[in-house]
Amino acid sequence: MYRTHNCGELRLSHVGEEVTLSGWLQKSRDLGGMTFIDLRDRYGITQLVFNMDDNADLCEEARKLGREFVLRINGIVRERSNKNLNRPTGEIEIEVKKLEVLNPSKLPPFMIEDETDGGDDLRMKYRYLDIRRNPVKENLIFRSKLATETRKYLTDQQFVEVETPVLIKSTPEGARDFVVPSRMNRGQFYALPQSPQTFKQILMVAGMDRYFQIVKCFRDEDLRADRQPEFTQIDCEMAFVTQEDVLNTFEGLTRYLFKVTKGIELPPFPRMAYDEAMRRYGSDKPDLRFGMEFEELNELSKGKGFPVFDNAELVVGICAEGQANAFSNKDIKKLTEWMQRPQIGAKGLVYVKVNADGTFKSSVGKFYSDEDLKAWAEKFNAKEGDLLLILSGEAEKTRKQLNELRLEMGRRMNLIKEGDFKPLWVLDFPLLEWDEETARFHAMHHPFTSPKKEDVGRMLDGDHETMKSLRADAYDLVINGSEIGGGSIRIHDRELQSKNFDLLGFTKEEAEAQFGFLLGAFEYGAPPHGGIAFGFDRLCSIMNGQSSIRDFIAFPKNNQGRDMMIDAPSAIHQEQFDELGIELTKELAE
RNA sequence: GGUCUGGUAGUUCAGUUGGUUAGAAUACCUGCCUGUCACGCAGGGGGUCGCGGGUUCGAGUCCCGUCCAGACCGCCA
Repeated sequence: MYRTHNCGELRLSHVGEEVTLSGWLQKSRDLGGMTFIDLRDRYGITQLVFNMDDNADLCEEARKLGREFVLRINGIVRERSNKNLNRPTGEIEIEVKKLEVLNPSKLPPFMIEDETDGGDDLRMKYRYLDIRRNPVKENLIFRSKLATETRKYLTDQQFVEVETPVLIKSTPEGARDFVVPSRMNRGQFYALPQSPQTFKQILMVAGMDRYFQIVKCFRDEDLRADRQPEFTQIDCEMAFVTQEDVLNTFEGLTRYLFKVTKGIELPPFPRMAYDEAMRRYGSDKPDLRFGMEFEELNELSKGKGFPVFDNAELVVGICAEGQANAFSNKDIKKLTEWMQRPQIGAKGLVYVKVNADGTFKSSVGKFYSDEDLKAWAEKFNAKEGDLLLILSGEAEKTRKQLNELRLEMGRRMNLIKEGDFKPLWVLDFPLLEWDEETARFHAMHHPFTSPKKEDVGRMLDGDHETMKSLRADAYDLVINGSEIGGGSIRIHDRELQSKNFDLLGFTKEEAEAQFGFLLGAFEYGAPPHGGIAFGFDRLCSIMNGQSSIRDFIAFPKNNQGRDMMIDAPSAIHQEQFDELGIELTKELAE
């Protein structure tokens, strides 16, 4: 027998019992006459004690053991004379009678401790050692719990988990596909799914009514701290539902998950239209953990002789409370330069400081009187000591830039409290998005998203502004400024779907070639349906206040999409190429 | 495709205007130590300063190139 107990469960009540434990040597403390060893497994740490007086040979043996040796010991649980109340097992120790090295270990390249000294690349290369550390281990356990509770909740709501294929068909819309060559169909390729979108809709036609799947999805795009090439979604679809039904079901799921895993009771989620989110926060995923909402100054700023504002489509700003004195001229200059970096691309930054005596100090003071600036301050409800930061330019771009500034100021002013969760439904997304590069519209969500009922009539007007103004029954769940889920009510009517493909510039033949199977299915009694997908990795990280999803994934990829542990991707053998009928280009073959 | 930051001992980092033999902490090894739990004390080993080129009497330090890692922009229906 390898163990009677684990390393986290022995207490005073076990004193006197003979036990067998197995685990890794976390650390040993050799005091000469006696040696202490911390034995670690997934469940905790238990102290072993060896004494020269009791058994000199065994004690000598214990002194020679190194870090991360795998041990099995047998001994008696004793009450400690010196208790360590920082540890759950700290009131007892094991007086070891038998010691066996199950496996020695090389010295690990970094410390297996909560605060490790290992850098990211080492940790990834030796991920099996990294996962022994509490923070990563706890994250993976959390993830498992979150998946279990998701299944429990959705299953209770009559959802059925159905697996959909991983080898599917490539479609040029959306993200780049990962592509898999077919040996049996030489010259042809599968694609890995970016999401099980079409399959879940077909399951609705098939009468499954409520489907979910915790499923891997693949997108061959550049990575970020919160973006991996393979990631996991909680993917769902429901038949005979309105948008309201979907929102309620998944608000219920989210609140349930927060309650059972974090003990947090979230209030009902507020809702905001896309347009409103853009106007008030310059973002379709506003972080509501702090205010600092946008105020527009077009009427109050134009016609006073300041050409930059006069010529701008939009003059808009935020009010940083109490920051007038915190920002010297030099700080403002630095902040302006930060805004002018190519990543943000603001032309400049106008500030107004509300002085204690009711006067104003501003970079545009020579164009605007104190009277003018007072009117601005009133628009923001600004008090003495507040700092207004104002941008101008083309409306869409300027809002985006001010969003970056708002988030930066929120961070600098420490307005974001740890453990604070602010969910938000963003509704009424645009149906279409103009793509400058290809000079055509593409679906903002995906091509099966239903336009809002009241907009269906306008769908074929054709002019640019009308197309832009079309709204969809599409929704995102945002928590703390991070998109954690998105979905829509789908088009279930063949006619409307064709119309939508027309808008997106698909010819009948293209639509048929790519999505013929779905369109065909829709001709056999497709029920009204809609759904949503949650980014599971991201949900894990947000719920734990972490910005990177990598430590919630057992074996993540690095920035370049490489798995540093197994060293993938890698070259393949010539025989494999031959079987597949594939050849590398000259440059790559060298 | 682009911007920025970094690469020095096993590890995390410091290293000033270019100037003797490149340091600290920690880990590791040896010895001492009977109540430690960040054990303590004494001693010791450990470096192609990412790689290549250049400037210079002299380069960890400056310049060019390149590789690697991370964050971000583009991209992610």
